[in-house]
Amino acid sequence: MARRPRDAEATRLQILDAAEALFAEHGFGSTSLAAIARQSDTHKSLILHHFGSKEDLWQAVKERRFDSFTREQKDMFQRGRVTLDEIVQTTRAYFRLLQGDPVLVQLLTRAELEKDIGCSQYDEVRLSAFVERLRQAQQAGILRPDIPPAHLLLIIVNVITQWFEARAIFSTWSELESERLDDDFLDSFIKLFFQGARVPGQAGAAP
Amino acid sequence: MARRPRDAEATRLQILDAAEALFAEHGFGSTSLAAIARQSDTHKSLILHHFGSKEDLWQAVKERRFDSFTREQKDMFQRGRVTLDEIVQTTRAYFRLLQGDPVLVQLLTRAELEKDIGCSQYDEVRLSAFVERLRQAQQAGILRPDIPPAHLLLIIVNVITQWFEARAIFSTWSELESERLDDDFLDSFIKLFFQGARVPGQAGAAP
DNA sequence: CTCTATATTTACCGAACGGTCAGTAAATAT
DNA sequence: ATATTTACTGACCGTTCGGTAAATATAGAG
Repeated sequence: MARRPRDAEATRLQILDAAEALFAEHGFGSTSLAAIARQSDTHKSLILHHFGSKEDLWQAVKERRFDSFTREQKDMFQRGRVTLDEIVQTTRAYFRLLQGDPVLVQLLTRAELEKDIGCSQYDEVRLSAFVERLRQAQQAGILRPDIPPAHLLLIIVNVITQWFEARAIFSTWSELESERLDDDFLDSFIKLFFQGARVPGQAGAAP
Repeated sequence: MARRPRDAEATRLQILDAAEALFAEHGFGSTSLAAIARQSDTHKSLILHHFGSKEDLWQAVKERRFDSFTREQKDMFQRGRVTLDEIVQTTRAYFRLLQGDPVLVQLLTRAELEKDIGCSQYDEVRLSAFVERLRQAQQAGILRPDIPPAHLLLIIVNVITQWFEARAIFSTWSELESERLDDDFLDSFIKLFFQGARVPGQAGAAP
């Protein structure tokens, strides 16, 4: 059998790519080293040579992805001035980011389920810039000041994250038939987030 | 060694309970029949005798839990009149339900990750009653009519679900230090959902 | 009391698991 | 030219995997 070209970096990448796809799709426990070797067109021993153990490989997969995710998001969250419109645009950008990267969503979910502590540090780093901008928007009188900015952030992030986590499930609902499934929901959420669900001036005690 | 009492139903229950806990905590692939036998104080062969296969056991675990979850929720969503306050109460009740049942949240998440189609049918059944009440609230002029009721529902459910899915992660944030972590967030969300994030009468084009 | 159905137990299976290891070959340093 | 390092290979290890078959015990029906 023809030998692999001797290129450690390329091999590591092939393995990481294959492992990421399989771990995201089937989960850690349901993914075997043999399957990763097959998909990456390498060898089981090569995986262990480069990454030490299956557990360490999983860690490496998460780190690579969350690193780049964190970087992208810090950039995204720091762009623009502090105006209502810019905040809407940032929300849209976050939506687009997850929309275009289903594997990332799966990986995030699996990391959450494992209560991966390292993951929580990433989260604080990547989101703190947005929290800060929301706080500034409150000080500028653009957003209501009586909700902690971290809560505002979490409402945005939670709605969007859960939308893509569970999309496969409610995309079959008859209620939601639409060719703009994602976009319609995003528009609804933005409308609601900034303007609220109540009919203005309507009777009824403020909840 | 003392023999088990010959009680099929009790044995099935013991196995289901143990399997539910382990599957929720570690996932399907990372849970072995041996571990389930150990935790349920039965035998591996008993599991296969009563449930056929590991896959079938996982299915049985999900069905049992989602069945009762669906029933509870249909009740919850049909109670009360159609008023703003009742809708707030229902939202709070849903929050309390997930708050009191971390295993359920984990199980739901894992079912989502597997794109379990059966799970989506449960979802449509359990949530349709709430969608209907939201629609009535719109017709009664209580909620704004220009957002599809299914979207309103999904915003509520997504925020709450994701809050408990990822709680372990952002509960460590310095931003959120609080002894009423859950309750504070719920209050913020309800405020925002019904009143919006914008300062009323503020300049800036509606998004 | 006996028979029967089946819950429970033990023993066992082949396959697949994660991981080790000795050996080969290519690049790099000396 | 030679020594050292290291990417790579394939054979191999002990364990655990999900699942099967047969033996055993027991509750309930006749």
